[in-house]
Amino acid sequence: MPELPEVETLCRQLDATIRGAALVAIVVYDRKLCSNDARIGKKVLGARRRGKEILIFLRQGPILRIHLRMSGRLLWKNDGQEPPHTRCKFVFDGGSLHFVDPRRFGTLAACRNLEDLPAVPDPLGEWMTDAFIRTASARRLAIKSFLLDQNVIAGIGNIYACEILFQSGIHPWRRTADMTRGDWIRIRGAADAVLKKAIDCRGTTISDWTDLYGRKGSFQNHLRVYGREGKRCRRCSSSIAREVMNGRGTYYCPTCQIP
DNA sequence: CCCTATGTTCCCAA
DNA sequence: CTTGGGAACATAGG
Repeated sequence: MPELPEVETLCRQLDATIRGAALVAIVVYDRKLCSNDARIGKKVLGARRRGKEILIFLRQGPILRIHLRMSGRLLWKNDGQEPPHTRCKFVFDGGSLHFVDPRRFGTLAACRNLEDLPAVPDPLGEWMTDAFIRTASARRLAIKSFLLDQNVIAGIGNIYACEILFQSGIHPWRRTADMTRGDWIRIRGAADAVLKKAIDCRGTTISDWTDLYGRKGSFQNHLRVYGREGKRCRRCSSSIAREVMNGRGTYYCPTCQIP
């Protein structure tokens, strides 16, 4: 169930693996994903992340857009094996990229130009501008809901929102209108640190997420609050709380994170 | 049977 | 218009 660090990991590995290769065909097993097989015959220029979306650029061809949603994974295979729940595969001249997705929420789309896609700030870019703080402070929803809004800042999901807020010392239910400038700066620093560390760890494997080559990530060993309800806070020994916000499990330390 | 799940979108009510 | 709640999508696991 990938967020920014997992998608970034896949894109880096994908870029290293398929850049320069020819995409020969797309074989579709799940008609819900896409209706027809396709013969492509285009060379891959590269793969990049945009928010939580994976973009594959083809020379003189469309940009392929893959969104993994909840249970999607990408696996590189060159041993002819077909993993269970494969919805489609991208056949290259040196192997196949399998889109595996048990819950079938993932999507595959295509577009002509990068400019066709909405431009949304990325947490690893220069997003925390004065203009951003002014706009954000004019709103009054919970800071966690705000960080999860992909139209505002693209790539942060439920795990990393919880972790970033813990690292910032800010309560998930704090209203954006009540954030100080210092709070925003701490959010920026925490987002940078947490997301980069998670990328170094090749993501978080809680149940079955793996990278392009089937290896687990290791950021689960660094989680401070997510999934730790009732356990001791590693900073102050308080019991980590879990409450529901917008239908998502929300973990925080009632002592370290002030409302 | 119950509940939960790293995502997104839509409908509805306050 | 904004915000939040709930359901939907479809499946697996505890």
